[in-house]
Amino acid sequence: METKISFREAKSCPVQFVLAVNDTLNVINGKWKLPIIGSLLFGKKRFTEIQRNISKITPRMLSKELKELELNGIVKRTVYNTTPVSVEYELTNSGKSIGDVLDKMLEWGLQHRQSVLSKP
Amino acid sequence: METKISFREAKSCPVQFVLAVNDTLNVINGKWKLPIIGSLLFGKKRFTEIQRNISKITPRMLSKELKELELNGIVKRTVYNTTPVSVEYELTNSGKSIGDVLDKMLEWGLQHRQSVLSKP
DNA sequence: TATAGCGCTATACTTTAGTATAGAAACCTA
DNA sequence: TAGGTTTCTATACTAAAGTATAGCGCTATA
Repeated sequence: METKISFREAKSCPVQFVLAVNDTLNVINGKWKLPIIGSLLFGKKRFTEIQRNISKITPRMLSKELKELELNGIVKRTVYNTTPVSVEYELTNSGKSIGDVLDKMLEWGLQHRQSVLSKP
Repeated sequence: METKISFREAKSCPVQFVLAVNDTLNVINGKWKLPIIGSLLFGKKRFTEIQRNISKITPRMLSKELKELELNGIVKRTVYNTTPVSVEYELTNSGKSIGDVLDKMLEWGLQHRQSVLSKP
């Protein structure tokens, strides 16, 4: 079974293209993933720090989203047995590398906003 | 009022960063936007052509998503008064330029999948 | 005259995502 | 011993996204 697909293969096959781009989208989808990743791009953080960083997120959502991000290999969770226990979250290498993708999206977002504003 | 924000400004301000990246995400969010854009990256298409391209999309969804994409300045809709009327959809310049963003996402998606598979 | 294709819209429904609120288990401090 | 901090979990709810199904107005073709 062939699992490794090259960029060129994926780009020329609409199905593979959509699947691979969706992989990326799924990692950052939902209301809170982006703020969480954004917060962790500035360094490792503890649960409550992230919570304070992102006003209005409920602990239920933060916990749920962090779990998903961990499952997807974007975030690494480390428990220290201090008292009370402290937990640190940080981006994996994959997590850090998504920064480049976000930069591209940032760039396009700004550009697109300009082009929409200039011709209404 | 200052509306134009530079890449550097946005990158250094978490709030602006998340906002601008979200602009981009909103354009491609939902289950069907990506397949639709993907389909139009290969050239202009008619309603039924897109529908046939994307198996399982209902006309309700296709119509709704195309409207949103048009509103967001990604897709241009042209009506020809043939009989019966024919309608063509194509990507705007902004729509085409999102291709670069998708390529980045494709690249990361493939890379990430490899890194997840290699260390389970 | 019946059937089929085009480009949709309408209505009703189900599923998924997100919110609100409360509280538990562990320990520390006052 | 009461109250606070940390890192969550449980339950119940609302809102948003998506699906299923039917049909309309038009016209060309059989």
